[in-house]
Amino acid sequence: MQIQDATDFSLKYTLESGQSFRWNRIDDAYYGVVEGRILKICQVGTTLRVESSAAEDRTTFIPFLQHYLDLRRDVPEILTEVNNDAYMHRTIEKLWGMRILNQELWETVASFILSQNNNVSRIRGIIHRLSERFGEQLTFGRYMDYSFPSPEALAITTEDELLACGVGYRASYLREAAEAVVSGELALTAMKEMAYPEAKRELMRRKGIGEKVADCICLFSLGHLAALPIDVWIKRIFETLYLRRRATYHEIREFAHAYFGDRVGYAQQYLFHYVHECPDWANAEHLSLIETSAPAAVEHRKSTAN
DNA sequence: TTCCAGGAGAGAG
DNA sequence: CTCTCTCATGGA
Repeated sequence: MQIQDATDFSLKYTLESGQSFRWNRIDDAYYGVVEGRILKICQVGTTLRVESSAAEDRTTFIPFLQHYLDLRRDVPEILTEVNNDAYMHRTIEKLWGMRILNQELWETVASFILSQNNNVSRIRGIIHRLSERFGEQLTFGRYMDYSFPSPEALAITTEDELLACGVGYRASYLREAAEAVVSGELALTAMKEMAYPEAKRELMRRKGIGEKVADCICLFSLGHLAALPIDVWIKRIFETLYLRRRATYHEIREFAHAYFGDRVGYAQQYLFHYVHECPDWANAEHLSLIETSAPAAVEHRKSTAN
């Protein structure tokens, strides 16, 4: 199946920017597990060639893909809105077409519970082992993978089984979240109807979900573009490039929302992925090499805010 | 060997 | 409210 009009879209940056932990690139194609089937996606220009391990009905599959990849959103308009300074200009130029996925809610909740105090490659390994152990096997040609474990499957595991997958001290967080979904105490379907503040507050009632993980779930699954996950990288970027001093999470949040507006989540994702592609970028010694209009832009925004 | 990673909970002040 | 300590794990 094909999607012909994927304009202003980059499959590579969308799938490699740390939002999803389930995609693998083999040659020029991406293989991943999405909601119980293996997908193979290949981008040539503005055309996406998509194959599925399942029998798909075109009338539902195409809209499903468009939603998952956020293809129907006017991303150029958002990027124009957040293109406030030379730093953002550089990230947008480099990562043009990167979009924020709309991923399945339970998988996103569980994945980002596992993400705390952890790194992307380890998170990917843990999720793979959990899926191998508690998910269902899927095949597509020679490619094999496993569906993400259901809440029911994870709710009845033992701590030792989870530890064997490498989840570490997050084992109880994961299992308790799964139990809460099974019992209905954590109502995922209802959460999809909630506004951002309500959804975030509900998520943060769970042990192991703090403000940052809740924002990741709100942004990467629920489509709340006002969500701003502040991890150590984003904190470093705002302290180094924008505020130019040590700052609390609260100060960064206040500044970023005022500076980038109500779709700050997109700006955040461009900054996050850019600094991973260019690790020296936010270092103080490199800062002098890219001296730009950013501080002036900050002052301008402040002075015109009122 | 120590440090770090898409942090959060618990306790102290 | 902010600071600090701890948590399991593996790669650098």
